[in-house]
Amino acid sequence: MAISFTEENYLKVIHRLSEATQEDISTNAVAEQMQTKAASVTDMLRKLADKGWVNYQKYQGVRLSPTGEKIALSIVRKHRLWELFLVEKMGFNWDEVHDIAEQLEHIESDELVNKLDEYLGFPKTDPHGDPIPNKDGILPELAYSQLSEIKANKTCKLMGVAQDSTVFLQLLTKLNLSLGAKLDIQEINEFDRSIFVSINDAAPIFISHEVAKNILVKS
Amino acid sequence: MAISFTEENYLKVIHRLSEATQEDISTNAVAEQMQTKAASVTDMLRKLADKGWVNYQKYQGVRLSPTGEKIALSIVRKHRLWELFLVEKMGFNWDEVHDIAEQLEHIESDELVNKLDEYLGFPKTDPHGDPIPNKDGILPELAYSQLSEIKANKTCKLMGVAQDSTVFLQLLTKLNLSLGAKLDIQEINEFDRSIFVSINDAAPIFISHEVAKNILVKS
DNA sequence: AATATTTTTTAGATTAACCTAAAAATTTAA
DNA sequence: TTAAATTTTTAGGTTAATCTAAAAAATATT
Ligand SMILES: [Mn+2]
Ligand SMILES: [Mn+2]
Ligand SMILES: [Mn+2]
Ligand SMILES: [Mn+2]
Repeated sequence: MAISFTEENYLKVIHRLSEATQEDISTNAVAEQMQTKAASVTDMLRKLADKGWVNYQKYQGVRLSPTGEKIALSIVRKHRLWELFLVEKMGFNWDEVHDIAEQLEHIESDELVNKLDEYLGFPKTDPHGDPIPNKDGILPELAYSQLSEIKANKTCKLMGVAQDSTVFLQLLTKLNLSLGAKLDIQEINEFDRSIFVSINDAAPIFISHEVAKNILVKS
Repeated sequence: MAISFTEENYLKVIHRLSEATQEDISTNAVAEQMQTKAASVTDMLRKLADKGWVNYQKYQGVRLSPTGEKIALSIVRKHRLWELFLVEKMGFNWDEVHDIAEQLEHIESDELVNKLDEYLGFPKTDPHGDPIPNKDGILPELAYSQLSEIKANKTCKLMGVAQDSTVFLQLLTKLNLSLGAKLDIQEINEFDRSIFVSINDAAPIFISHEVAKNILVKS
């Protein structure tokens, strides 16, 4: 069954929201992510349900069906492979690739995706540390913690970010934070939950709780 | 001004048709190339004229404006660079890349296109021998002849094809014809204008006039 | 339990791109 | 130079995706 870019984007958004919770996803939550109105979402959810890609009953929220999940994962796979391609092969910075990958993720060719995968050496993660689903849609489970959850005096390693936005990634770059950075937490300030941390053994600096929540680390 | 995929495809088609003639392009010619109806073309031509991308007066046919020409060339540039990328870097055959490039040509990022160009070593031609417009939209002029125009007992070299269709390219591959092949024309048959030709010094074979018209050669 | 608030859906329009059928203009042929 | 054939445009609809405003349902508060 033919699928439009818009439908693909809805499935991707429902997928992303579903990763954070077991509950059904609300119309409003989808509307916010899609940057559209709740009324438009209602229309689309009915359509997606008709096509068998979501389970939806009015006023009850929405979930992906197994088919919908498969489609969503294939889009995520393409997005992340293209992002890595742009960084590894085309020399972009990690803060420049998300918007281009938003376009490339809709290119339709299984053969191309699999060749791209091979060309990149069957990578496990994208430039932001996010796991890349394999050919069969299986996501390598990476158990990372938010930097904001780590206790004082612990050491950890930056493994990923919870956000791809340019402003956030550029801030990290400014702070000399990139994938693989070693983080020594000196102190956590009770007042604003900001963290005093040494990056790659440099002189320690302050990082806000808001930023720390979006940094994923491995102990 | 925002441009849709459909509008881009119309400009590309008008550009292609304009390469073959000085005359204004007819509504019907555009309709045939776009695989749509003349009535739809009329609608779109008025819209493209409003946007300043074509010069169009009803019943008089259409031509690209300078701006329209620039847009068309940038799409052709992207199409051909992506085709080369698919062949050179991803290991596709020359008969497999056109349809994927039809999608990739609409990806919007000047930076990406220029990096792709650099990554491929600023190539002059695509996998079918078609010239690639440079950053400034300048097309290297390649003066090739159709194989059907070459006289008997002449030798020439296959430099390009006038068609990207899978069926045609697969036929050439079957005939052991690819870019750079050496062609010795033994004889031209008056009856059907078929050509008896030796490819890379192998035993000569017959090639139809229809095929020969779509093969571009240099003496 | 009744009322107020919030969320979600329905109703009715709009826009881009397309369609068919009919009318108008242009071109070709008698 | 009229008539016939062809090409092109107009008229009137359709579909996908969106919107605003209003109605309905669900949830929260008194
Ligand atoms: Mn991204
Ligand atoms: Mn990413
Ligand atoms: Mn092509
Ligand atoms: Mn080509």
